[in-house]
Amino acid sequence: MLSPTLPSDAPLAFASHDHSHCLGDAMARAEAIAAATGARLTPVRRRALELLLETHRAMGAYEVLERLAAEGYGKQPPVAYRALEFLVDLGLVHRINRLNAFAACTHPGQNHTPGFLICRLCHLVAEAPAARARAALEASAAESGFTVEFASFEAVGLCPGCAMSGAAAGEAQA
Amino acid sequence: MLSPTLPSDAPLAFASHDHSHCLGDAMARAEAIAAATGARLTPVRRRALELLLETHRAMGAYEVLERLAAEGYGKQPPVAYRALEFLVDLGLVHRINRLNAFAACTHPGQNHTPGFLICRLCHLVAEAPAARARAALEASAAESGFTVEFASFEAVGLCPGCAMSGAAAGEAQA
DNA sequence: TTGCATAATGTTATATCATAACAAGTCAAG
DNA sequence: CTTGACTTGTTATGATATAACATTATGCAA
Repeated sequence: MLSPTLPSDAPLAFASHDHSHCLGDAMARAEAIAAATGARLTPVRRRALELLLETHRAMGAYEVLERLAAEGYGKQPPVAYRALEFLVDLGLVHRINRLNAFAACTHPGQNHTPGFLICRLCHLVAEAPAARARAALEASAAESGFTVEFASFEAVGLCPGCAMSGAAAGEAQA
Repeated sequence: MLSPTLPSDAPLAFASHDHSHCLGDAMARAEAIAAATGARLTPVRRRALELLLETHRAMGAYEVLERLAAEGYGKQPPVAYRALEFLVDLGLVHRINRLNAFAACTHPGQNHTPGFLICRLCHLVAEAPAARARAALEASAAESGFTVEFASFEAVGLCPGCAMSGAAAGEAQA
């Protein structure tokens, strides 16, 4: 479980935490989810997930591909795109449209509506609960008769760490 | 002004309206905004905006380029990307990340936080007010110390028209 | 009016992101 | 052990986006 000082759905990325635990935990949950749905978490797919879990950043498909290729897997784009698509379908990875990139889900299994908080300085990406934002958007949409089936929430700004050093450094851009 | 039966910030795209008026109105506001900021709404830029205003859909940069090139403007990608960037910077056009495409702003000048409602059948894009959604996301972000500077809200679903015909047609996909 | 500085437009070339189509290997069910 | 579904790999191409530079237009000061 998470640190008792944080709510269970708080964004992990910006908080200090036992990352090896966080990683192992996520892998375990991934295994469980894959098993439950009958999907096969093969070596490439597992490795792609591990790569994304190693950082709390978003990685481009070609960045993932490079790492996979270096470890002996296929060297062509579909190798990465297919693994990522599989993981996204299973809800283990999210696609960050704004970045054309992918980030491991930090709350897999939990039925969540993620909002992504993207730090423009350190490029860390955290997931914040966005259920309220979704409800608000749905209400707004409903007023014009629109039915929301899928919604994405992406914010760019400063994480706590960079806000502090940024203030100190006179707000330099990345 | 808009039809008196709609709130002034209601999504236009899905409502029947006098589109030539809507277009002329938007162009007039664009002129005003450009003049006010000292920015030059040159022929290519103006034409690019008109093209986007002609539909309530999002257009890819290359689609815009094709139209511009056909009218005697430059034939290379930067021509379209630059005009679009200019319009985005002025707040006259929004970029829809999910679609890698651009849509004319239907409420230029108004200081708004737009949420985009993208119909997956007819591809119409409407802007819904998303101030509440933004407030909710900001609150959620603040809990982890993250400062939101820019937020995007994009929803995919069914517009009123397609919801009706879709229901009749047994929910066929686009 | 001329001449300068700035901004806008256009070009070529290249970078980056993504998928179609097909061949070959894997694996569990019958 | 064979069949059928799936997975992995390939080649080739498509789609989106930007860097770098030449040329032309514009606004403004002298």
